[in-house]
Amino acid sequence: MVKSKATMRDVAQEAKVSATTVWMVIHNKPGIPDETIEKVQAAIDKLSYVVKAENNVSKADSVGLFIEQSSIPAISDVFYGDVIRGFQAEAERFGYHVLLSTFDRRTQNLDLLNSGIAKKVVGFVVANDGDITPDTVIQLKIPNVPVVLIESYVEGQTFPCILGDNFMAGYKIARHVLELGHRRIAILKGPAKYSSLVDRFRGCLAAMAEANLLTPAEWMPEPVSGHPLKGYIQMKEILELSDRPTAVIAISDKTAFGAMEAIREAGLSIPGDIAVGSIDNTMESGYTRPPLTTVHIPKYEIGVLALLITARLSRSFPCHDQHENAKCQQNEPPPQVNVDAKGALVHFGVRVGGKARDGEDGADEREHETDWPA
Amino acid sequence: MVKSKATMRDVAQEAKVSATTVWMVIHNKPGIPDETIEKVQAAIDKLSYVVKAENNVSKADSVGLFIEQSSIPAISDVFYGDVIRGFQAEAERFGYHVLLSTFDRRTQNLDLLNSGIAKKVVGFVVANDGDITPDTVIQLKIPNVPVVLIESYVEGQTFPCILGDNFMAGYKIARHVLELGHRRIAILKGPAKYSSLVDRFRGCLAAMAEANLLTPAEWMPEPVSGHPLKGYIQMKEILELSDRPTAVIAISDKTAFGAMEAIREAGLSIPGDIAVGSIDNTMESGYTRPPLTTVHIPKYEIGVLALLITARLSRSFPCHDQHENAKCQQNEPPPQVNVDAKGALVHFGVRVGGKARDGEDGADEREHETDWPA
DNA sequence: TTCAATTTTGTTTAGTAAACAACCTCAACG
DNA sequence: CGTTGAGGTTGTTTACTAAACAAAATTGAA
Repeated sequence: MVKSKATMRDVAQEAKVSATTVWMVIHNKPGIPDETIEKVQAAIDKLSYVVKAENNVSKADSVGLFIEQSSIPAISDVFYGDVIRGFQAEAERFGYHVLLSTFDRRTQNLDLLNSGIAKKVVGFVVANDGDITPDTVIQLKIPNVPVVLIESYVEGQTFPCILGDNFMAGYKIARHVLELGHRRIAILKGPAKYSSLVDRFRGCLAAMAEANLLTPAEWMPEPVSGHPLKGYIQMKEILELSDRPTAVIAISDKTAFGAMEAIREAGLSIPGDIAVGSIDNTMESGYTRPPLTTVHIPKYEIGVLALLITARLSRSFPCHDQHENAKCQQNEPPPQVNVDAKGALVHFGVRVGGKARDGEDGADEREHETDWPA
Repeated sequence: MVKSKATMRDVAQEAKVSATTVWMVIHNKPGIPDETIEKVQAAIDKLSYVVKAENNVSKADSVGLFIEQSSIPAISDVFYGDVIRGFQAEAERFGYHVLLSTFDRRTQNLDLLNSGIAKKVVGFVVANDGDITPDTVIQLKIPNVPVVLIESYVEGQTFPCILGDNFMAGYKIARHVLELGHRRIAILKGPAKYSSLVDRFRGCLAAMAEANLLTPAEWMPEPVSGHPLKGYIQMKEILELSDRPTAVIAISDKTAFGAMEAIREAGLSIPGDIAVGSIDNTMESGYTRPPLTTVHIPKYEIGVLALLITARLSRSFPCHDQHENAKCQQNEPPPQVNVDAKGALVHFGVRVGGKARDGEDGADEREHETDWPA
């Protein structure tokens, strides 16, 4: 009698264990000695039992990660690429799935995600480029599902958010440029809607003020809106002035790339005529000529923390004590994790990514290894 | 035959369950139906079995929390009191014990803690007052035991640290004072060794710079070292000037209290003659006359995060997936959690604790409820 | 009186039986 | 011809345990 297909119980019988044990082996549950595992594996092979297609994939909890459309391809984007890597790695550690989803302002596709699978989603993370408005974010508020922001905060609102220490980053790069002896320093700001870029700018101002310098307005040109290479335009503006700075601080690596383009185009040398410093320490910044001096923002770690905090705020957060944990997930209206955590930002430290020799804008000591393990 | 004392196995027999089950009932382990629990309880009562004294207390992992001697009584200290509350509450959630320990520079009692119980300690948190030097902190580095700093960071070193968003706090209070119309603003700095106070000061500078103001040096007096009421002394210095400011920003609530004392002593009114603003939003700040306008630092949440991050970095961190978790704790040299997490700071957002009416330094809307649940 | 052997007591590991739930099957019924 | 529902598979979870283990208490011989 040839049974069409072996079942879990057949395997159990063959291996002389219970069906439960077979199930546990298949699902890599702990508490099974290698010996037993081998026995079961052998039985599975012998009966050529095929594990049922993993419909259980959808069993794990998920965290939603929203990225605004404009920043796609975000996965390859220099900044969010690292963030997403960290986020995903940490999610795996927790056994969460990451539902990466782009957000389109026009179609307001938030609802889709919400209604469709929200039951399984234990938290949302919004990687904001500044274009996701407070109103949009507020829409996401679902009872008991925390919403965490990355690299942005909403004034007056009370979302937990994870950010680099942008203020300090701005301070550091300005300080670095000042220590090279520069006094005539321009700053290329970013659009006001990106709170992180505004903070960086303020950090620069603080360092300047500490050195008793007030930068004239024409050395801090406003960014043109909608243009993809803002840094280039802003730098051109500055180069047209009769009174030129000897150094320029770009608010992001991308801005710096544009600015360097403009400087080179004007036939000036970097850093001989105009030195350039910026913030981000993206991969690319190591490959410009000369390598860009840039303050490191720990993007990977931002991703890790974003998940960690989201998990902490979610009701399914694993506590140490199994008992407590069980309680969290079941009876009590669980330790009311607060969706409204008031203005909790999470920052990371900053460091100057490249050690520039005096008057030279070289960048070595760049570190791209992650600080936190996968 | 009267046995002198009932044992767990006797109870098991009486209740017609296994010893394991009795043990689980006693230790509140999950997965036992009420019915069985009652049965066991009845048996325990009947045989008047007494549960062995909880020597298992010391079984749980611990996290060390170091506070510098000078800040004791830290438990009642306005700032660290809240931090410790949050820390302790979160530790409980995780099933950790908190080993609160004061640190005495003279006796270097770190070693005591290290050798004594280090095996059970899964992490150290140092609530730094600025007097714990980098060297001291470096001593704490034990392989695989993470060290996390609270409200301080070590330049050039790579400890993870949890801080309030001091830069932003400074910016906010300065901004607030500026928006009240003040232009002649003094700033009472803190000692340079407290990195958090330095950051607050820089935040103030940024706001001033944005308003195109450079504060003269005599309005930013250095703090006298070693004096318990620095704010009072600094304010006196300013009041002796012929050219007085119309507002003063104190770097901490404590500084503000001293300053207010000095102002009152000079027969001037607050905020009529000189307005006062500060940072911390400690409990006391609500009870001065007039109530102090002060920027909230989420102290409780800092404590919570400090524990959370410490736990995350420790090898005993509970992962979601039981299997992964088991792995973490046993075989593999676990996911090398990085003691050297490079310059990871964790900041919290800030908000102005009191909404001052124009020209008035009243403070309402003060919120002392914790944002995160216990 | 000391120290190794033994027992007693509490704790952990590695399982299982039985209940459960989700899906499938197939026959009976409108 | 579709639908419905009883009964059977199959995978999953709950509630529980035997046996091994460890730590402390006890014994007992040197």
